[in-house]
Amino acid sequence: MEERSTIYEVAKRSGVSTATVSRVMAEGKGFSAATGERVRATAAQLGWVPSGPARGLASRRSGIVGLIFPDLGGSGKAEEESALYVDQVIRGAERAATSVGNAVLIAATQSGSGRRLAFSVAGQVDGLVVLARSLPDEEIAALSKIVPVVVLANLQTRRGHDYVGADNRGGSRALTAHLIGVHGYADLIYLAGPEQSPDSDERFAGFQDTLRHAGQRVPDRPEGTGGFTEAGGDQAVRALIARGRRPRAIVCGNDEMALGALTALRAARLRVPADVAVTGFDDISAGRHVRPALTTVRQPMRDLGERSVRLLLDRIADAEAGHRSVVLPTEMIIRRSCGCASRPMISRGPR
Amino acid sequence: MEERSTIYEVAKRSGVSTATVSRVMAEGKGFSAATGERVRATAAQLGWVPSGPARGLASRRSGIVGLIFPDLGGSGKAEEESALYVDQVIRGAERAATSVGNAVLIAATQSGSGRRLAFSVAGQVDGLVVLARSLPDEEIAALSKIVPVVVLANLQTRRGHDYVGADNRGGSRALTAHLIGVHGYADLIYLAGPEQSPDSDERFAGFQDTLRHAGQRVPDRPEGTGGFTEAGGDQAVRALIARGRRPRAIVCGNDEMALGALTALRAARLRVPADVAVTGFDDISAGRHVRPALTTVRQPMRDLGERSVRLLLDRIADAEAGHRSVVLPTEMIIRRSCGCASRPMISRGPR
DNA sequence: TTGTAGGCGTTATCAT
DNA sequence: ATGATAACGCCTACAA
Repeated sequence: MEERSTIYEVAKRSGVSTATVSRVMAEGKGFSAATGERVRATAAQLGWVPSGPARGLASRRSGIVGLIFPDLGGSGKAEEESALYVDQVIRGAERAATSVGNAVLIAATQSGSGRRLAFSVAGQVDGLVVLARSLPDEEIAALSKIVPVVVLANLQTRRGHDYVGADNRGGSRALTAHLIGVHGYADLIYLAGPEQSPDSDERFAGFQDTLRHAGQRVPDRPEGTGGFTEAGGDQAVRALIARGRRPRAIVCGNDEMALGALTALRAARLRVPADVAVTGFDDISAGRHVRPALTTVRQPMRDLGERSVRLLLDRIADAEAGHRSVVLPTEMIIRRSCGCASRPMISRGPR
Repeated sequence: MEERSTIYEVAKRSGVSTATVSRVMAEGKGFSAATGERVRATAAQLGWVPSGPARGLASRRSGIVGLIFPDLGGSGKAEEESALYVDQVIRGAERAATSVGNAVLIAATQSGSGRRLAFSVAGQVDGLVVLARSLPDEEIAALSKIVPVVVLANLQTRRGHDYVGADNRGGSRALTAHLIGVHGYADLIYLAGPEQSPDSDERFAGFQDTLRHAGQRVPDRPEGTGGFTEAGGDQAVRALIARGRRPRAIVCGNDEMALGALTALRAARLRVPADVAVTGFDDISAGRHVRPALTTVRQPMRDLGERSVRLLLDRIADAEAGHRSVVLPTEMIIRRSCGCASRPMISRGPR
């Protein structure tokens, strides 16, 4: 790595002006095939690529979109799993961006220092996708004064922004309806995720919807909390059992907690689904391998990432357009833990 | 989002020069506390953040490191799992970068268009971490003429570059030794991953090492191939059985293939580990939940990401230093699928 | 199809 | 502790 060469050098050696080099590198039109070839050749020979910063400065467009997500927990096992969701979103975002020649800058907000990070990122990108729970609403509002912002999976922050999310409520509704309608269960309980999780809240709302519709007693709060982790689900269910509670079905806010629930129930010598049915949410791969296999709801995590970037790109292209909301459907995946005995089935959620 | 304001505006409103504003935003020294406060306030009020591109241009440092990884497969289930590895690396890289105020730009090379992508990314970052299988060696060489490059998990491309990888060979060696030494198995086979996978090759080499050392017959090629996917492992083992082959133990190149192998063996009414032992590699979460639980080797994927970014940052800071190699240890995780009956145990790999 | 030249918003150097 | 002012490397009208 010598001193990095510049467009001037490439221009000189190619016997053209910098403008022409610029045109060639932009892959636009406005130059003869021969010229293009020649320029590309000397560029390759010199090992030159246009400087992103210089380009960005001159064109007011960096070609980079940012993705901000919460850094769940510190390190260790637990995190690795509950992070699955975010990873898929990242991949989706990457794909959507790359397909149109953009790149993705990722940043996890550690609790606390999130603000600084977010604003430093804001200066480098053309727009931002902000995942739920990564920043408080005020900060998101402040950010959106600086760059275009798409809010992802955070229904509550939806208004005044472009929004992309999954139909958590509908999926939860369908799942609960299956438990009640097909299996005839009564006495279901919902096991919630972390405090401020919009996803968990929505799923609980769907749960309530269906109970109400079925004429069952509707709890106004979840009966337990497992922080979206396997250990949390385990503990919550143990606690439940310890205080003599033994519901017919446990609707877990996500799959990890459901796995934990399975463990706790086994430890208590309760059989699933014969004594207690269990369901999850997300469809992580472990749910397919555990016994009984987990009935759950799948949300299109990768699509969420893709759609949010696309929406963002649209927004960048047209700052004046009205705000848009995209809600992606979820699908119920029936396996054994709900009480079904047949082979796996898939059914689309409502909407 | 009005017209984005500039440093000039902030300077004027704060009654200072742009130089001072710059100093304040760089969080350096050289200004009074009062001035700093005042500048920060007007910046916040104006909703101004320094332009990344302008900054990068002036300082020749974007504060962004790039991570290039292969885009395994198209879409669909299979990919989601084998991608786990990459996701962890991404998280590790993100963490290491963020902790020192840098950001991470990610880019997946689709087969073919990889070159263009990589070079466009190269222009925007201070350095690049290149994962195995994302680019052919020549391109990596070319890239490294443009920006500092750290090669990740690709032993073969190691020379002439900074390198970070895991001790796959040692882990595989330890695992195979366990199978032979503790369980006394003979007639082991190795199930390989994708063609050009350095990881799979290294693991096979470790497998060979131990067989040789134990005086068993040493195959010069893996006896099957499963492309690192669950379906691939399933098929490979079915094929094996179909042609009358029934080894005592199947050492799989990764966990996904091991899961597939389990399925195939069950379908053939062979019991694991009684009839055939099975091992994996990576320690994905599904391996803990499947029955029998998977004996495997864990490689510190997140650490790989962290270390490679740190190495890269060092390299950026000192372009002249000699090349460094970092090999991270792996650890064997003993569960049931190898034939052990006791509770899970962990043992460090060699080195 | 190609060239000329001003400007993009910072940082860094040199003064003060 | 603060200012003035060249770079920084490219893009993009505007011309030719």
